Amino acid sequence: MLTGVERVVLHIDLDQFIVAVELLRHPELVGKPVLVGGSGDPTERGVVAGASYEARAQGVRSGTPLRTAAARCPEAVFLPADRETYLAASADVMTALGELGGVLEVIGWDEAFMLVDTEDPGATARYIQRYVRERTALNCSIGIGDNKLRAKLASAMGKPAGVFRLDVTNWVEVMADKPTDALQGVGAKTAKKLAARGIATVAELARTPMADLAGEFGPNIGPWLVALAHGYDSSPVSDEPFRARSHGREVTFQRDLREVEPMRAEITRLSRQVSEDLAADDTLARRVVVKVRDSRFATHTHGVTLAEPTRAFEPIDVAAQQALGRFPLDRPVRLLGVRAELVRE
DNA sequence: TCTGGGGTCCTAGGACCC
DNA sequence: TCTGGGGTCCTAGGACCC
Repeated sequence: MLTGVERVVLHIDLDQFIVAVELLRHPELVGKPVLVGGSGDPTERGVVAGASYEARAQGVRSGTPLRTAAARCPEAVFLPADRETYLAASADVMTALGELGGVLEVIGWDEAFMLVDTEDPGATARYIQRYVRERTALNCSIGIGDNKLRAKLASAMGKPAGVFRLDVTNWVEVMADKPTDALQGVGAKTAKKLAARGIATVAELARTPMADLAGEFGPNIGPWLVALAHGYDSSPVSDEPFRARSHGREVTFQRDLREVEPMRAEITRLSRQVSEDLAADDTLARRVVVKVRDSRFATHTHGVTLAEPTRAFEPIDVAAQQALGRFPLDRPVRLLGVRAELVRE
């Protein structure tokens, strides 16, 4: 039978990426509950960045506080997060994907979209999985869709190491009864607001008149939520090189800071790191924003626009100290951050 | 459960301009 | 002398994602 060539969007998503990279150098941990995050000490402040499937079975996932993880999964092996190693592994994966010829859009350490023309999307996906495994020893799941939204939802349904297709033909069957936060773009807050209106499932959201949501969610986001529930997404797969809009550094203290002097010293340290990040990215800051989270977890920001764009440490530190001075600092401080907003273009 | 660190995008409200 | 309306920019906050 002649089927012809069709254009599909693939979403390629590495399986338990951070843990998988760690298992390559700790093969003795394969099959065990492994948790990666923070300094690797579960008594410290921090959250799980990567959880093996064995640990997930115990109710621990990415974002779980390390202390909670240790309580739920006492036999887990805790490892410190090692950003540089994951970045290098990610670069290997994306290089391999780039050799395959589709339009490749990298959207994170461990995921990418690829636009391909193929007679057999399933076979193409299987081929990509084998290629990535041979090149990097890492497994991935692949979603096949008729747009990015559907492809991305599909890859999660293929896990682990599988392929799943989600398009206009099976959208309703697959998605209708799922909770609204199964859609990416709908998080906990939005799901709760929708639930308060009696909208719990994707099907219920899909049949909500767009105008009903414009008041609470805004004239753009309200209608967009309804479109999501239909699986609509017109955003293109783009291989334009990624240009960051900001670079920042932040730190959560193991013990809250109460004195201003150590806060000023931390802001200086963070400003220096940001300045180095700007140099590494060959880019300039136009504005510096300081973030303060207090002991009650209330988070606020203040910013200072620079007199002229720069990547030099001194003016960034001066601006950040000035921004810090605008906070009352009347409670112990849990987190400080410095972020540079970059000159566009 | 006591909540990281890296980001992106959207919105509301005020300033400012014509 | 009690004051319109539209456009745009800036700032802080919020929601979301991995």
